[in-house]
Amino acid sequence: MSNIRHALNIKRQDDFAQWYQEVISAADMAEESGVRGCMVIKPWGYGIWERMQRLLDDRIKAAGIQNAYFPIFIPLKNFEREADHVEGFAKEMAVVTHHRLIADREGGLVPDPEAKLEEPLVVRPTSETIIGDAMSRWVQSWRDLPLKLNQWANVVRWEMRTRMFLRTSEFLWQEGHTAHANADEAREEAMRALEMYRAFAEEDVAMPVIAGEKPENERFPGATETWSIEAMMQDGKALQAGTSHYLGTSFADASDIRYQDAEGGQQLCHTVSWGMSTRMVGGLIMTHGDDDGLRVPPKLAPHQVVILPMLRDKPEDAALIDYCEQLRAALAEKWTLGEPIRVLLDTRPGKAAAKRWDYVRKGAPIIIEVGGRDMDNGVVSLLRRDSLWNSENGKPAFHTPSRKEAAEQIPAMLEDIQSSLFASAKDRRDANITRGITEMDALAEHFRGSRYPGWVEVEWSKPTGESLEKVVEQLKAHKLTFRNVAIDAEPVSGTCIFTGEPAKERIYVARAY
RNA sequence: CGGGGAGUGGCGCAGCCUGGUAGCGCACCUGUUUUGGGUACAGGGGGUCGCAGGUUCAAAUCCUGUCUCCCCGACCA
Repeated sequence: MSNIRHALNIKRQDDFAQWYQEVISAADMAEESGVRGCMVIKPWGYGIWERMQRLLDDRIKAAGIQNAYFPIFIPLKNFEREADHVEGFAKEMAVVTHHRLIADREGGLVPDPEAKLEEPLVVRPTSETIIGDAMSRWVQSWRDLPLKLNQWANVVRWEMRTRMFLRTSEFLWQEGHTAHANADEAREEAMRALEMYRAFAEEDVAMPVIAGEKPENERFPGATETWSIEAMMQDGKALQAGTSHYLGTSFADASDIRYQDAEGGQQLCHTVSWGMSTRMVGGLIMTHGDDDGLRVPPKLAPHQVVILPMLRDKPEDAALIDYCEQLRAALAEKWTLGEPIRVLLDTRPGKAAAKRWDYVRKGAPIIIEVGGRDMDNGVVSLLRRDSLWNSENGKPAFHTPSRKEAAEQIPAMLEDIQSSLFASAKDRRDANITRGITEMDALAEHFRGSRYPGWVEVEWSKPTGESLEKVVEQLKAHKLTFRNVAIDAEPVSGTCIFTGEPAKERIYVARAY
């Protein structure tokens, strides 16, 4: 409704890029650090990341993978071993060359020429090489396999163009690394990781994704095969939200990860790696955010329920706080979505209405305001962040269950918010995938003519090498990219939209982040 | 890294062309009045005008350099 006064000043449809930044600052998630491409993640944003870590880490552990930690610095030589890998990352590497500073003539500090490192260290952009180094020591026999490791860490890639959460020079992630006896087992592991990401994205982040294989030109540097989960943002662009790679034996060869098989022969391991990063937080924003700020799915919300007593700086406040505290305590004992409810009673001084809008912008799933009259009537005033407005009067849609009813209903309500956020994102995604385009001209026209083109699934002949490069160039002319080939895609029936040859598979084409 | 735009109290901006050492709205603090809901009145605090040089009697304003951010492009999770 046009008379709704939204909590943000910028609407998604007016300027999506600016809206994105506005959500980050209005929801108090992160801010600029003054260091190029690096951000300060504030408690609400970091709290969401911690929830992501927790839920994904549980899945990782359940899959029998062990956490470990490897150094942030990688010896340059170590990094040089895999040629494609080097070529892919060399141009965005931070390098450490000195270990000491000395005062210069102007009273500043400069690297001490005397303290130059004999061999420079690179700041890890990813850890295949250094973990491979460890694996080569840890794997001796076929009995040591499979070796399954994961680490939570920060990595640095010197990006040309950065955007908070989506692409920062330093970012936080998890990287899984496994070594296997043969290709089939390794591929299987890569697929397991992919499925783990799909489940995490859809069940925890409430973000529908397409799990599939990346075309050759989009592979991770050094990988034999790369899979991804791809999510559609509210502007119709695609976001790669997690990747899984079958690395063949190239890294094992480079790091000398070998094992002695049952027959006594030496074999190279087949390795796998997979990662999910703070970029997922950006995906969360662009999937669930609205014109009032962020909407956090209950599974990821640092606080799922926020209780705001309407304090008046008077003696009666004590009774009101007590009334609220009883609700808080009752909720804290209940479980939803497999965990105890996370509830915050916010008794800081300040107007409840002002605080309400803070939590609306932050996207707390349920906001409860309690005033003196609520207390007298034994009720509370409850807002669901996923259905904030009363469309008839353009005002916040307060529900007023009794305090007892609220405590009883909230666990199911949180489950409902979790699933309704997923459902609406999925409906939007499905409604914006176009199929049946068979001509390149029509494809170009589809993206040229529409303000919201979404994704197109086309049939193609999966060219490789130079012929693939030609196709990529064609797409680039329209700012389009290949996303992936869904693992559960329908069989093909026609000819390739790019080459005219018989089609081999269906691939998604979209603008992308 | 190329093209464009921008950096002035927490946020959003004006001032810069025509140099004379800062102003507005919101937020914040205090008081009053109120108060079932983002919206009262009055007073008040807070800014080396991104940073470094230069020109000048004098620089937020002019010049040079540099850092950071935003948009587009190339590159990438």
